[in-house]
Amino acid sequence: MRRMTARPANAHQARLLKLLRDGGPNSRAQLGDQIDLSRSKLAVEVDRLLETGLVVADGLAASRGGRRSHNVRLNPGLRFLGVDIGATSVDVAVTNAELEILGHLNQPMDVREGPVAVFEQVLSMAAKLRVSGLAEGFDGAGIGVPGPVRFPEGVPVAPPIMPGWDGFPVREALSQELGCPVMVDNDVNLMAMGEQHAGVARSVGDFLCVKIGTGIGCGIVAGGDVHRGVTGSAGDIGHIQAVPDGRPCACGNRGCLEAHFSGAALARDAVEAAQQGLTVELASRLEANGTLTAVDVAAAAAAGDATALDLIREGGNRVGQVIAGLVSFFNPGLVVIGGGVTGLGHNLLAAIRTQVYRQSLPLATGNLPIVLGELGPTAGVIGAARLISDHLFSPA
Amino acid sequence: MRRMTARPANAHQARLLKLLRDGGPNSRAQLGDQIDLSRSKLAVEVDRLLETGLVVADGLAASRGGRRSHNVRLNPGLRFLGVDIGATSVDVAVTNAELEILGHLNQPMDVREGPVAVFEQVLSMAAKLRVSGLAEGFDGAGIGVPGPVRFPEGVPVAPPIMPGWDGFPVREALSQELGCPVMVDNDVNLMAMGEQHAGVARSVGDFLCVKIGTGIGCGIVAGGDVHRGVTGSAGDIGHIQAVPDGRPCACGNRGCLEAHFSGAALARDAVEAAQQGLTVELASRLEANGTLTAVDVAAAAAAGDATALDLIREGGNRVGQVIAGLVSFFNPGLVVIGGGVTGLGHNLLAAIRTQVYRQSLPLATGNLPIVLGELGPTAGVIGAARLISDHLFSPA
DNA sequence: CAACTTTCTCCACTCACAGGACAAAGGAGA
DNA sequence: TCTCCTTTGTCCTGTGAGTGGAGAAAGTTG
Repeated sequence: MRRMTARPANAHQARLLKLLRDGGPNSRAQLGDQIDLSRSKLAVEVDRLLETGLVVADGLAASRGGRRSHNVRLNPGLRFLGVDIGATSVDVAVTNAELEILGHLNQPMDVREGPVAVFEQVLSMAAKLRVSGLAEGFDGAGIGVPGPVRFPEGVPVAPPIMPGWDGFPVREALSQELGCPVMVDNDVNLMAMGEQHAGVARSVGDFLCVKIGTGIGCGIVAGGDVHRGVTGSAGDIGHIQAVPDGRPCACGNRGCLEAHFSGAALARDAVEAAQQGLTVELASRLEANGTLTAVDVAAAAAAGDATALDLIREGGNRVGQVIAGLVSFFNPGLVVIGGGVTGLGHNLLAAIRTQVYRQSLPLATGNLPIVLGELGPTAGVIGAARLISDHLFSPA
Repeated sequence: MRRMTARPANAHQARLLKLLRDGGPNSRAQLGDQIDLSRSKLAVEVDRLLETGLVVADGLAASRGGRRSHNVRLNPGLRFLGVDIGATSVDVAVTNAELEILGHLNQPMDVREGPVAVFEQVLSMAAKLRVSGLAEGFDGAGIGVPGPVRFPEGVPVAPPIMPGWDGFPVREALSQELGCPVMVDNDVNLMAMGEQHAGVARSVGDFLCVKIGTGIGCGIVAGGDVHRGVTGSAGDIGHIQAVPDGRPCACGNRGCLEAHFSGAALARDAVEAAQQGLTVELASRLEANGTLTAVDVAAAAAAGDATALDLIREGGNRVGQVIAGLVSFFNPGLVVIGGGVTGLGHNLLAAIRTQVYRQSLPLATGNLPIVLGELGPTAGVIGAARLISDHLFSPA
């Protein structure tokens, strides 16, 4: 199949494409109710979209008491690739133009191996999805990396946990390999966009999305748009001081949030506790696997292990304290907690909520839901697909 | 003089009005260079603006090598009122449509006396400016209050330091009294808008404006627009925890930033130090005036008093620590420090800078100026005038 | 005084868009 | 089955937005 190259010619067409993406197949009449255009003008624009091939006819809809309408929908052959590169694993998914996931792969990987090795793996995963019949090529790809990105160019800048990527032209390189347009963003921002598109943050204009994985980051959505900051490092809350004169952090300071709570810190603390003989539960798991992760801590807590519970609570308190400050500052309408450690579930959430509701002003917390993300590991790839579709569904 | 009631009829006219406001009198030709419109269309819109009276002819400009151009400018008779209500004083100013201050009054006042008493004072100050020949009436007014505001309605909500104002219809009441459109906002947001319009933040799209007066607040500008949060309480950083288990705060928590550093906290600490005999300088001032303010501390520090210097440094460290967190989170392109305590000047700034540059990530601080506000006490009233002019210079 | 520049106005043409008339297609009751 | 009503989609015309060029008006420079 030949790939689509067309782009919307004007703002109306862009609007229509996004309505069809977010609302599925629809008739001209119903589209007219959602857009400020006359029936005649709308028909013209729809016809033009049909000519480009971005949109196709989709049969007759059921009658609503009169003549049946001719539905249109986004070309069902369109394929987006969503890539979410984490610190220790990579997710690759294929979606259709409505951003529904058609296939999804996840593989462990070390981002420190550098862009060349990682891209090799990403491309082979993409190829696997392609030969499985889900796609014959891609119309666009979005990719998230665990560090700051100079957004317009799609280039990582000074990423602490992936030094080899500094300045690597991710967008350009991937675009050449895949032969389609590519957009690059921070993985946390993509998670926020994912939850905004299809998760708990639907229809919320101002929210924070805190991702607790190997590290900690925060996606900021203000007025419906992601706030990236002047150098693309906005949301980098892992190195906010959480404990005065606290633990030394890899960044050179002391007491950083990340040094006290994150997937990595939690695992380290769990091993320590097990070795000190504080917890049989964790000790036996340590003996069995040779190492511990957040998953072990979650399981131990679920089994009633007091030490594991304490670790989670203490961590939640730290994160909650920082989030409380951010809530006072930003006054969001929603806080989403996501990332690898969401397996810690309700215990973590409870600790965070306690801190935020206690420390922030009532006006800011009065009607502030603090919830777990809904999409889990798919948030990132959905956000990636959303990123590229937002780009392609805008006038050229 | 009859007041203007016209508003721009479309986005082009709005754009032109703002160009004339920010750039002063100008010719059609030069306006055409700054706006994406053909000469002919532009001429039509300018003519329509001339008809409304918002814009007037302003004679011939000097030749630029050819025919001399007919300048136009905003009607020089337009008058905006800018009101900045602080915790302990009120500023009222009159500006022209180009937001130049024509007259400015400042009076002490206690905001806790409630809206009725305060408005009486504001109106009498406005009347004083009016009879002095600066204005015969106002075309619009902007007003800042020291607390959260439900922006669309112009109503303060749950303001901690001015409980009597909760729910008072400031916008409606003042609009009735003055007989002109009124917009209401948080005083810190207006300070940010002031510095953005005419101060250090010109041409910066993302910045923070920290106002340290009786309390502490932070104006947030993202993508050129003020971020107010979902309940209008964004930027309320005075109650972020700065010291774990620190001093008790009026809000009920402990260790809030405001409890450790602000105009009020600094004065209290200075009195304490004087009474403990730690500083001759401050003690003699205390004896002379019966009380101490931030101004006394600044003077003592300037005179070389070590205790005063310590107070300033310690306070700057506290604020700096909080700002460091906000910088990591928001990644601004500029941080402006303003408010009553800017008299503390370079000592304060040095302490803040030290903390931010040490604690935030290099990528976020690499090219981040941290400077004092340029406009001093006029920032608020200029911001207020800017607020109402932005409103009136938008299509109705 | 001639040649060149810049500014401003006028006019013709194109395109975007609204809104109404009308045809096509269906439903529901008599 | 027929009639009336509803909904959908198309066609056509009128209006206003906007461009671009021609040319007049007003300067400067040599």
